[in-house]
Amino acid sequence: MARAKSYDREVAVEAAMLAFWKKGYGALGVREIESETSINRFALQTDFGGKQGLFLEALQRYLAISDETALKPLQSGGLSALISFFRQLALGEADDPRDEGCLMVNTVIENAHLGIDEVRDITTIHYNNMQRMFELALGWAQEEGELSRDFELSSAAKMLLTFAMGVEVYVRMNGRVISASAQVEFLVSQIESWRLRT
Amino acid sequence: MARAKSYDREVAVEAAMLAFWKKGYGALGVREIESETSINRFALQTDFGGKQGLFLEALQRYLAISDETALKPLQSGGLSALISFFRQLALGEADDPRDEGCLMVNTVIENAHLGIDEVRDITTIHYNNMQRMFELALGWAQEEGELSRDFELSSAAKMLLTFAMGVEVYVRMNGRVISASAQVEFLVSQIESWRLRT
DNA sequence: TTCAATACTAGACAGGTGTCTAGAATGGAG
DNA sequence: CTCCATTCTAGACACCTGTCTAGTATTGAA
Repeated sequence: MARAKSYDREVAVEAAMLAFWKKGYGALGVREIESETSINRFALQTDFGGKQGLFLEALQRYLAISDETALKPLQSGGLSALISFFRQLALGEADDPRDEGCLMVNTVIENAHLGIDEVRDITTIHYNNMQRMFELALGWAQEEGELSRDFELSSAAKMLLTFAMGVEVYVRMNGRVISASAQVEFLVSQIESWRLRT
Repeated sequence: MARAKSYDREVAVEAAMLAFWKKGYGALGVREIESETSINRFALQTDFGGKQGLFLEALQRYLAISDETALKPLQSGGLSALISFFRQLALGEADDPRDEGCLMVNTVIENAHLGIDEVRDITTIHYNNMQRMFELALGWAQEEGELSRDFELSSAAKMLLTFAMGVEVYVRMNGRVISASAQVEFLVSQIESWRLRT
């Protein structure tokens, strides 16, 4: 009864996510979107509501992926899970050939100028998730007796979140990705110092 | 013998710095530069070498100012100087009505896409300065006996630098500036814990 | 006052932006 | 095969981008 779409929505959004990641929102033109993804300009309007709509969907896809892969492991552990999260952070950046940093950090900075509310909502959700997972992991450690009863979970979680954001800026400082393992290892030694003597 | 320029270079660069700070490099057009600063389009080309040239000069101005106001106090103290630096960081962001974050962090992220070498050089210098000042302050503390002999100055300095970068991202997360004092105070308690018992 | 050197104004310029539109292509129901 | 809802192609659209170029205004020395 009607012509079939020429693209698969899921793979198209994935491709768009990578393209926005690599070039940023403002710098990625719609003609470039056409060539990088299989979405034509007509479908961009009718199916996604234009460039901004596609960006929002790409951001949500990124949020879903990163929460699943990076944050979920934090549920199942205390201090050791936290430590491997940060070691992964330093590692993941160091050997990533694409060196685009974190799409969420890039978007927070770019959208501070743009001021798109829906974008802000997504980045806020992402970092609220992250902070909550840190707090959960620390709480779990506290339950297990790794941390003292009066350990300040919330402030510590915010400090870890802030450090994680900083890593994404640090690694992009010199154009090429530089290793953040020195400061991550220092942080690890700090986390270890929180551990109660048994 | 020749017509006088209609603007003062120093105040013009200062105005340009604020404009780039507020809007970002890509989003600030030359017609906007004309209205925000007193630089006309002709002078922009002949005196600054175009938009990019003006941006470089504005960045260098920012570097000079921030190094002077924020970094210099670190020369004259150990741990307490470090602590007041970070308290200032949290404070300076929280009550700043302009809430543009840090121009250097914004530029690191935006230039990761643009890839302008001269820009990269300036941001690199800024953060090398910052890391060096942290290391100097820590070294000073070590000399004074506040820190143990085997304290890892370099890794700690990198960790502090990374955290400071993260603060600038954190405060811009929600559009409006949000306070980073909780995590800064937690960091302060960490720094205090480095102090040797006397 | 004349003159030449410098600075400014106004607009052209080629190219890019995101969105919209008319006509052609597609594909299954009847 | 016919029909028609849906999708796609190609290009127009108005606007914005950074830079360049004539023509004009301003300046101080001769």
